[in-house]
Amino acid sequence: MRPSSLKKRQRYISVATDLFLEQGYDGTCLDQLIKHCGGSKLTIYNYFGDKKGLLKAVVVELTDSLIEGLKFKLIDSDAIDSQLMNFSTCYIKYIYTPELLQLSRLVMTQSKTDPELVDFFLERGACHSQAVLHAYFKQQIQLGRLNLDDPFLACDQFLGALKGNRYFEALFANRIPSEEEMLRYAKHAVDTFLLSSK
Amino acid sequence: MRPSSLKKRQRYISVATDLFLEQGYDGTCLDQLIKHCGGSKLTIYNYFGDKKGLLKAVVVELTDSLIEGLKFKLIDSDAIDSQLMNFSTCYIKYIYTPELLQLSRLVMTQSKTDPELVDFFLERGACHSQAVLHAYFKQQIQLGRLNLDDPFLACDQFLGALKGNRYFEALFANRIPSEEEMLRYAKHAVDTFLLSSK
DNA sequence: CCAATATGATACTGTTCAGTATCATATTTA
DNA sequence: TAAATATGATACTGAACAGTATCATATTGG
Repeated sequence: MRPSSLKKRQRYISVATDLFLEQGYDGTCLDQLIKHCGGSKLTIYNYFGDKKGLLKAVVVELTDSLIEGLKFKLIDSDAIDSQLMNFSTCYIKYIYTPELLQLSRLVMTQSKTDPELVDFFLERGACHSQAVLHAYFKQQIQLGRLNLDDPFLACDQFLGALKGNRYFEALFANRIPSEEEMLRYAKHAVDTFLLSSK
Repeated sequence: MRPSSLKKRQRYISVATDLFLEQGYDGTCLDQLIKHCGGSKLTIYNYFGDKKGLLKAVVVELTDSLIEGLKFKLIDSDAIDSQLMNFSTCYIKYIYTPELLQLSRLVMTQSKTDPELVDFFLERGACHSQAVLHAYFKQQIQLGRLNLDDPFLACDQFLGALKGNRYFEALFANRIPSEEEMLRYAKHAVDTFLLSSK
C-alpha cells in the first residue's frame, strides 16, 4: 500500500463504521461507501479483501476505541465502596454507549455467517470487562477488604446486576436510560453487593 | 379462509419457524418454505400479507409457547429461599432455551426495519418475566418476609444477576451452560440476594 | 526520470429473491 | 348443483448488489 493511502483507508473504515452502525451490514452497499469517500471498488477490495474484511476492520477499530471508555482511575486510598462506585458508573456508561449498542446488534447479525467475529467482539467486550473486575476483586480479597466464596461468579453476577433486566430494552429497542437513572442503577447494585459480601 | 386451510396455515408457521430460527430472516426465501410445505406463494401472501407478516406470526406463536416454560408452581407453605430457588431455576432454564436465544437474535436483526416487532417481543419476554417476579416481591413484602427499598429495581437487578455476564456468551455465540452450571448460577444469585435483603 | 504498481472511473456479470400475474383446478356455501 | 372463491403450479418482473474486468491515469521507489 502507498503511504498516501493510509488516510484513505482510515476514511473508508470511519465512513463504513457510520454506515454499518446506521443501516446494518446487509443494508449497506459498497457503492454507497464510494459515494461518500470517492475511490473505487478495486481499492476497497485491495484494502480489505471483501465486504466481510471491511466489517472486521470496522469492528477492530471500534472495539479498540470503545474500550478506552472503560478505563477508570483507582485511587488506592479510597474506601472499597467508593472504588466500586467508581468502576460501576464507568461500566454502566460504557454499556449504554450508543455506538456499543449499535455495534452489538451489528455483530450479532453475523453470528451465523461469521462466528469468529462474534468471538472477537466478546473477547474485547464482555470478557475484558469481567477480567478487569475480577482482578480488582482478587486484589481486594487479598487485602482482606472483601469476602467472596467464588470471586468469578460474584463478578459475573455483579456485572449482570449492573446491566439489569433494563439493559435488554437498550440492546433490543435502543432505549437508553438517562444519566440519573444510570447512577441510581450503579448505586443500588453496589449497595446490594456490599451488603452481601462483608 | 377455508376451514381446511387452518392446518396448512399452522404448518407454514411451524416450518417457517424452523427456517427463520436456523437461517435468519434474510437467509430464508419463500420458495424454500413452499418446497417443504407445498402450496404456492399466492396462498402464503393470502395468509400473511407479506414476508414480514409471516415473521410476525412466527414470533407471536413462538413467544406464546415459550412463555409456558416460565410457569412455576409456588407452594405457599415453602420458605422464601426455596420459593425463590424455584423461580430462579425456572427462569434460568427459560432464558437459556435454545429456541429463545435463536428467536432473540432473529428479532434483533429486525430492530431497524420493524421496531414494533421488537417491542412486542420485549413485552412478551423480558417485561413479562419482570412483572411476574415483581408481583411476587410485593406479596412477600406485604407478608413481612422480604425487605426491599425499591422492589422494582431489586427485581431488575436480581434478574440481571441471574443472567449474569455469562448470558451474553449464550446470546451472541450460542454457548449454552450445562444444567449443573445453571443451578450453580441460580443458587449463588439467590443466596446473595437474600443476604442483602433480610 | 522511468518502470512498476496502485488507484479511479465505469461498465458488466451473475445471482438471489420478494412480490405479481395467469390460468387451471379444487373447495365451499347457498 | 352452480356460482363464488380459495388454492396450486408455473413463469415472470424488476430491483439490489457483491464481486470482476478493463483501461486510462496517478503515484511511488529506485
